[in-house]
Amino acid sequence: MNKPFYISTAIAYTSGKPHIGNTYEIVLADAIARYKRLTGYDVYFQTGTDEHGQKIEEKAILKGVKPQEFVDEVSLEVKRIWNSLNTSYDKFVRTTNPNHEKVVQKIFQKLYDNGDIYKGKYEGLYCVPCESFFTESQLVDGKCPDCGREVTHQSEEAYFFKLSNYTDRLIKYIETHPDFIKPESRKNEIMNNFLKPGLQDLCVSRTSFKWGIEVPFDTKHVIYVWLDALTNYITFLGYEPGNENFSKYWPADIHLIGKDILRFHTIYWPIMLMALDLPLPKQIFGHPWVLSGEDKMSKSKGNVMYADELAEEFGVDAVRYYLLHEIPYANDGTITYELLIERINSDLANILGNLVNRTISMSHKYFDGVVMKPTKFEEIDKELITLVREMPSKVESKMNELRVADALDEIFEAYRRCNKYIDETTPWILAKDENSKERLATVLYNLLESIRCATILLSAFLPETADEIFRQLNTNNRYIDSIEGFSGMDIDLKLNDPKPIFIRIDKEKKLEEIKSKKQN
RNA sequence: CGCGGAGUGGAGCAGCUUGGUAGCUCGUCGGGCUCAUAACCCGAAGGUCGUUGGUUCAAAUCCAUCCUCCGCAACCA
Repeated sequence: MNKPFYISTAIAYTSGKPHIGNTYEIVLADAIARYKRLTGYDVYFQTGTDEHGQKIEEKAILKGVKPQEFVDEVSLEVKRIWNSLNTSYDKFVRTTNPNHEKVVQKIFQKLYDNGDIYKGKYEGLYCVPCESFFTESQLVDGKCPDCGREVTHQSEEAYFFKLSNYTDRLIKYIETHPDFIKPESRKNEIMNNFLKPGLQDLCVSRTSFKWGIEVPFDTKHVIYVWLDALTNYITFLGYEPGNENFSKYWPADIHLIGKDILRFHTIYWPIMLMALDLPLPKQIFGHPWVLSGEDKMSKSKGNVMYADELAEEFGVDAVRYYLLHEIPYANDGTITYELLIERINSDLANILGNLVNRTISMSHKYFDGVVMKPTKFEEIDKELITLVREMPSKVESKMNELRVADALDEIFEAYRRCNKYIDETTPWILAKDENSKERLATVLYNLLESIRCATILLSAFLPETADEIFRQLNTNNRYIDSIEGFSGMDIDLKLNDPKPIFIRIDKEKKLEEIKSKKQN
């Protein structure tokens, strides 16, 4: 029985089409999920859309459609984009799912019955025309940030969650579980800014809009986003105490989220779970953002990039590679067309694509594409073979820390070493001498086998590319355990014809092309 | 004095916890090679590691000050 591994992304808010920055999260989660499957885990990978709230209600009205129709469309769009990057989620959830709504109501009721939720008054600065509350810090020049008009003090009846009851328990938990919030800097932020000063109770219902799940015993209130959205992690697992699927996968191994919603996941969510008497997720990882050049992506700046369009233009795995390899672990990263093209050319086309191409070409040229038995090993082979054998454990330790970029780099280290090995062994010279045939066969075997081994691991990150390499190698031996033996390529196997995997891109030309496309 | 992070050769980053001749990828220049996608391999140039001061035999690495940038600052997902 394989060990279960539950990873989730945050559910995307369905107010509009997600850009490449939002898409980063699902790709990152996908790489982790695929890697875990590769290494023998029973993975459950959940993602989806968050579909309630005032903003959506407003957008729907503006568009002249029902909120449900609006979110149906956007949710489909989100799913399409997730799919466009070849992500292997097991379940795509939606908070408008009737069962989810029912369970959320049950949870609300339970918390109310236990005294964790109470009825109180929400006080704040209210803008009448905009029908919304703001905090002091949200105001612009003391006025409504949306319309610029005066705000007034008002109060409204609302339900509150008693966070303060659980603060000490949460602090203790975080202190005794150093891996609970990652990266470290995020943990400090949460502790110092929120937990240590003490928590205010959380407002968990609204009366100012209707598009949400009704409070079961007081239907003029709808349940506010926290309880509705965060609970997706358990409701879609079949949460209720004793459910088999739920007890198999909960607690989650990783909630992967953007750093901007860390607070909700590291304070509100754990406390809700405590109140429900459930174990907390093992780890919450707040990933950085992907910026477009220097700036945050926004429509008004006109610098938004979309994953599906990039994948169309450059290929799915090129985009995946960029996201997985170029975004730093804890700091915000950058994406531009120039940088993307540079990575495609240097890493994917030159190092990887060309290596596979030249190796398979030589096999065809010298041995008719047949894999020959290696019989004549030399000292110089050791370094390559050792590096390949050690690769899985290096990748494993990087992945355990969620250092995905570094893990990928370990794999490319092997491809790089192969290129060097070709120069060291000069197969084209060996080919000229009939007496060197055995040595040549051995060199080519070592290369093919090294490529096979590295590509097994690569499949977690660039699945399509890995498939294509295996197709050209004509092997189905993709088991990670086969790396150790360094003999996974079958003798007498006939390789398929070489075919370039990544074509080099003419940067100037491509940039021109994109520019003119955008103008149309 | 709100909290946290960042400031390292042209670009992107690592190193800082446990001080000891500054490292990686890309780019540039020179050389090699020709199996391969003008790709590959080798070598070189290029940095007073944001500022100022301190601790030390020795600081990118520890301490202090200042400057610049970014995120967070509670109900905006």
